[in-house]
Amino acid sequence: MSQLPTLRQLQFLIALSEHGSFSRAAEAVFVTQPTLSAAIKELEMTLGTVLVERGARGAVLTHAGEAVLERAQRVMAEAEDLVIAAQAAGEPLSGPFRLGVIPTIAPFLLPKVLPTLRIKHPKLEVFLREDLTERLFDGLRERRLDAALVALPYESPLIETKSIWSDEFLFACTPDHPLAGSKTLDPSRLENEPLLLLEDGHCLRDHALAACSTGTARSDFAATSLHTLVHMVKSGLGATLLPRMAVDAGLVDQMGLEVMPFDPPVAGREIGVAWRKGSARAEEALQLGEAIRESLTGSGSAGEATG
Amino acid sequence: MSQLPTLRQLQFLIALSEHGSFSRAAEAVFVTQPTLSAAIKELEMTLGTVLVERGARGAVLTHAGEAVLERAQRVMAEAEDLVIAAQAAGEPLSGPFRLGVIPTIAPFLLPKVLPTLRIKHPKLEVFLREDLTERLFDGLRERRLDAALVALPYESPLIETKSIWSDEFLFACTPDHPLAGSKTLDPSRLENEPLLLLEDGHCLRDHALAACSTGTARSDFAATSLHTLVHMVKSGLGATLLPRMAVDAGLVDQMGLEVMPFDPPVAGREIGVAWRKGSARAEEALQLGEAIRESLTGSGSAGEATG
DNA sequence: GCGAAGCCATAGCTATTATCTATGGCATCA
DNA sequence: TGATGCCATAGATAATAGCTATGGCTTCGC
Repeated sequence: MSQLPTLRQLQFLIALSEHGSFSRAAEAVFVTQPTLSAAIKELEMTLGTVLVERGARGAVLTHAGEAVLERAQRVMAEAEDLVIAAQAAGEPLSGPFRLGVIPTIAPFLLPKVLPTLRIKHPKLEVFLREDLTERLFDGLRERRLDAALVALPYESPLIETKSIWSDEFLFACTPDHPLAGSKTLDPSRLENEPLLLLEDGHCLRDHALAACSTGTARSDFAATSLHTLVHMVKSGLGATLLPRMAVDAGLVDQMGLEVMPFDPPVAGREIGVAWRKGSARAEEALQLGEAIRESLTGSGSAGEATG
Repeated sequence: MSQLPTLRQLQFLIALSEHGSFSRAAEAVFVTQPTLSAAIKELEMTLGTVLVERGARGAVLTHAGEAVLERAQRVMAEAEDLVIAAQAAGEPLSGPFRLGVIPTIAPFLLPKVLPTLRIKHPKLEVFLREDLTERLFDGLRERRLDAALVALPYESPLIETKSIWSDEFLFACTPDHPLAGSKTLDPSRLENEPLLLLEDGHCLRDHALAACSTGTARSDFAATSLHTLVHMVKSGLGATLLPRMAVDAGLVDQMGLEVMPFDPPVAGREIGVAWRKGSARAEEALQLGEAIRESLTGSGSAGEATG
């Protein structure tokens, strides 16, 4: 087998391509120009190909250089992943962990979960980012996030998910609403009932609509958050569906609204954890999901994971 | 950023996992046991994790070790690919090249193409493997092949293809066949005509059936090669479709068979080149396809690529 | 039990090589 | 036509990858 290049050499090549000059690239990787020069030469030697065109005004990669660069970047990324995976495997749920959460989960789940997490995994440093599912998934794919808490199902390429919690939908309306007063509610009674929902982009909107296929969304009003949504309900603009998690967290306390569950089979959404396929922290993402489930069960809320 | 491990260290770890003992692994990579021992220790140091459980009867990877191993293998494979890609980019179409060809193409295309290829790319060493499409694609995926010549369309995961040639189908029958004697043939006249075809697994069988949707395959007889197929036609067992490439190569010479083209739009199959997605020699596979197309055009045969 | 054998770790030395400083040649540009 | 900026080369040095020799620790077989 032919001799392999060094990760160091690949790193140098990447720096060279980024800075377009031996001297500046050398500076960027904290070595002197002759060092980088020699390393690139050595790399060209082991590969048997000229990778760089040296000119008086800097260096440009040859065609072969571009081809090697592309793969070098992959190799380096994989190697860095390996380091992260090793640390994660050696001591799971420790160190910085970038977690994305959708806005219809974050304000209700996190206050309950983070304190427990802090106690159980004191070395874990959770960096939170709140955003819509698709943007969180972009973050996972681009390695800006390690995991995300989202509502399932939500298919997306290169993303893997695992459900950790079932979040039941509750019907919320003003006391003078025709459906007010009942203990439980049959979804069919929502027929032609105009529902207030979150604005487009929030997956809760779609899941709520899917949960009661008979209901229709009011197209003239949409809320930007669950908090504004309940205020709109209170002002008499219509009824809505709320996740039990939000209600349990006190979303409608002292609002004077009627809140009632649906008849079984209960409609709802799955809350799950998501990670990039092949991520170095995939295992940790699963463990985090498990930890969150446990912390929810421990504090005695409703819900049960399915898969 | 944390320090990266060395490719050498990863190679040692892989050897260690394969041999289950420091001493034997060291032997396998041609270093002494203390060298490998120190390297693994250094690797554990940079990763901050114990990767190996040392016992009196050998060494076993820890959980973290297994996780790292998996990624180490990926990194090494990528690095080796980089070397190959560099050589390929530096001097395309040179060195050993493992080419798969399906049986209905190989005997007719290769005698025409290989001599030209040898002249145009004298440093290229083509290693041929003849097999059915699916097995060739397996070979591509498992990196046992660099490219394959197959009939398209043929979808398969992780495989990319490019058409290089159109191979028209011709109708072949005995002189006493009802359809014998015509200059060209309308496909609809094959209705209820029992056709002799290759046995299952040959894509030519499927493509021929697709080409004349009206014809039906004789289910009691199937041939194992185009040569036996024409002999079966000659013995009066039925008519068949043959690729023009095979006819041009003399498949039915001195057989006393009638061979006629179809009316336009002419039915046929696309011959193309296939390679593994992301292969280090993807570019060369394309160039090889181009070279084959040129060599076919140069020798003045029929056909034209579409894309 | 008690050597023998096998395994890994350590110590000390050596060869290699990665890197540095100093310098030279060669373009480009004011 | 210097001045400037760029890369290559030379020589010295520090870092390290590798080797030999050896020791401690199990695990067998007797």
